[in-house]
Amino acid sequence: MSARRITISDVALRAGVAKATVSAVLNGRSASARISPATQEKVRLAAQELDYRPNGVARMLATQQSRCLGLVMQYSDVFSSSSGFMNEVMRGVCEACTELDYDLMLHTRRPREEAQDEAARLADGRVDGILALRDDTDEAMAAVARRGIPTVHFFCRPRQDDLPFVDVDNALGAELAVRHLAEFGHRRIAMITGSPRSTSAQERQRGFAAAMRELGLAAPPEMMRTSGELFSDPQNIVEFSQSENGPTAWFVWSDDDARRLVDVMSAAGLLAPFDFSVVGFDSTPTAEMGEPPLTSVRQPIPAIAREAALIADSLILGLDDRPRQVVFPPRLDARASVRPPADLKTHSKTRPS
Amino acid sequence: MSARRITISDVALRAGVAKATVSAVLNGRSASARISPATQEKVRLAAQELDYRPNGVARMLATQQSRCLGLVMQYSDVFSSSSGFMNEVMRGVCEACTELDYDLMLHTRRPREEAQDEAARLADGRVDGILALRDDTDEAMAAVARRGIPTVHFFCRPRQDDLPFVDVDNALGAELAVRHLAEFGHRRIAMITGSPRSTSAQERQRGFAAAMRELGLAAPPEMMRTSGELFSDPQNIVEFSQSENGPTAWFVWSDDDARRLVDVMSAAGLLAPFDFSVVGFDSTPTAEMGEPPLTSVRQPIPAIAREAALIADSLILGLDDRPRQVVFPPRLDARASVRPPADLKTHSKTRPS
DNA sequence: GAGTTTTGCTGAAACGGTTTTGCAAAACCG
DNA sequence: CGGTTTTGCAAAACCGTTTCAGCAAAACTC
Repeated sequence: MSARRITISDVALRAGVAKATVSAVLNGRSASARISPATQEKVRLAAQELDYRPNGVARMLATQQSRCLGLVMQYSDVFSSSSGFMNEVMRGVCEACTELDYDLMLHTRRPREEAQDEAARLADGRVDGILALRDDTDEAMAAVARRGIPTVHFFCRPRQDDLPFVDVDNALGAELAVRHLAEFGHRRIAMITGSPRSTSAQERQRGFAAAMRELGLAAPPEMMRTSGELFSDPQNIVEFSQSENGPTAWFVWSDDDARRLVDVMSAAGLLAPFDFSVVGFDSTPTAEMGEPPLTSVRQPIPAIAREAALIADSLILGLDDRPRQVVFPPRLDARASVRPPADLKTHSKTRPS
Repeated sequence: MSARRITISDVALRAGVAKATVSAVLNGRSASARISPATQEKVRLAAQELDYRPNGVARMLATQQSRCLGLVMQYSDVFSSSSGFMNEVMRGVCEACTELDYDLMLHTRRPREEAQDEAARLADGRVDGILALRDDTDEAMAAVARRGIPTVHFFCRPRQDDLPFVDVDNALGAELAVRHLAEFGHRRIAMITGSPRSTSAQERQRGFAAAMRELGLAAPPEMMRTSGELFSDPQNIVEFSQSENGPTAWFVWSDDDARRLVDVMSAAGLLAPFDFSVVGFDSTPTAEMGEPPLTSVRQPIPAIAREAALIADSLILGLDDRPRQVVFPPRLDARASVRPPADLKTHSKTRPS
């Protein structure tokens, strides 16, 4: 059907010059390669007449670079949540790629794929660098690193402490949340945390525990639950919340989970912020939507993503122009989901019927 | 720093065989190429000892395929909206890619980039097929099509009527919205539509006009405004809404815009659904969040994205196993943003103070 | 046991670019 | 005008795979 693709040889033939000459002219190296204006014109004309477009793959092979960044995500279902987190991540990454003139390639671990195989797919020359959005450096990323592909983790502080990464100060974020709740008079605060494998979750736990300690508040283990555990049996949450020394406030892993908490409690007749307070994490635009607007620890998602891309670019170029590890400060966005605690049995007067 | 990459030649050398043999063994063609078990073992051992991973770019060049799909988006700011639309799109596309074993490459028009150049970047061999999320087929896509790259438009019905596409029945969607509002007694219904260039917007306008006509309702031109025009001056909306024959209900381009409408009106003291009704479009999870939960025309975004990927795959394989043009039916998700009209001056009794 | 077929592999030619080297011819030098 | 330098381009090597054609040796055939 469609004719054979036009190659550089066709152009060379038509212009009556060598391939090298065509390459030099079309890539703006005519000066250093000393091509006469007349020849340049011949080449350009031939290229235009044939509507020649260089084959990107061949060029990648020859130049050993792709001007493409790989975005590696934990699972293929990262977009299943509608919390807006990934939306912001994509925004930051895409903007940075446009700015730095990279294309972007998405990667997810295939179902039942070996880490080694995934690493092979990643490090096979199709991307110059990798932005890793993983809970932690796993086998695959380690294998990739061994192959020397510039890799920047973001939203994750790798355990191996010399790897480039960009993240928010998770511990401080947790501390902000706890102090905010404590200022409102809460003393029994529960934390719903993320995957135990996530270093970010671990840091937030550390920050949470530290803040509680400093404030002289008790933080027994049962006050710290993982999101997965808790939401697998929603009734559990309600019972826990209404138990003897149940929490009056919650610090939750994400806005998404915070919203789920609100929903679950609401189904049991418990209304935020009147019957319990809640602080989320991320503070994407979706935090403001819904009832109540969520008080949330804000992390500058697009900025983090952008910084990660900048570091990757710097690594690829072999520059030494910027720090390889960046931690952004979080901020508390106070909205309407936190109030002073009230006895769960006697509702606050301002509570709507 | 890191040693030279291991190539197939290294493996061949170590195993004492030819490159062709290594290639055959490692790609499971040992049967057809008749490689003896002993030789196979030698090759595998050598490959493992050297931790050999084939170079994907070289393979792409040799096989003339990439097992990669390109996702082409209108602008680089597609992720700036938090409506959840792109989130759902990405979900559908990613799942389909995982299912079909493609990688995914993101493309956006660079600022000030010529359509021709963008097309060149797209059609340079790095992707086997293209999923186009554009308002309409533009210069760039036309140029790409000319080069014979399998391309499927989605969320867009191209003007040129033989191009593959997947979309929702936009006209029907508009009709559903109008009929729903009419059932509640609304007679003056305004439409906030999308970009004039968008074929989807045009179809919805057509469906809107047709439905109004069938119901014997007037749909003068001033009742149809574009989102851009209207939100550039929010005061405009409020005045229009309160004017003599202003609308009692709105059918809006997206949930995102619907939410903005609610916000703008709310700032002027007008509360949905009491002072006006509104029907959005998309009905992503974010439609349920916020006050009031939005009645919205649902389009099955992940399914549309998946279908587009399936068609692209079919085109790439040169199969003839499925229709090239698919239109999904929309559905109306009735929520709380529609009520019977009330005179704007005397508020409904059930309206909260 | 000569002729045919099958087996098991090798060598070389793609794929489509970039980059390095080399070499005439032209220009410059004194 | 002989020697050096510069100019302008061509030829070839290279990037790392796949694939096709070919070719000995082994195995069958009668």
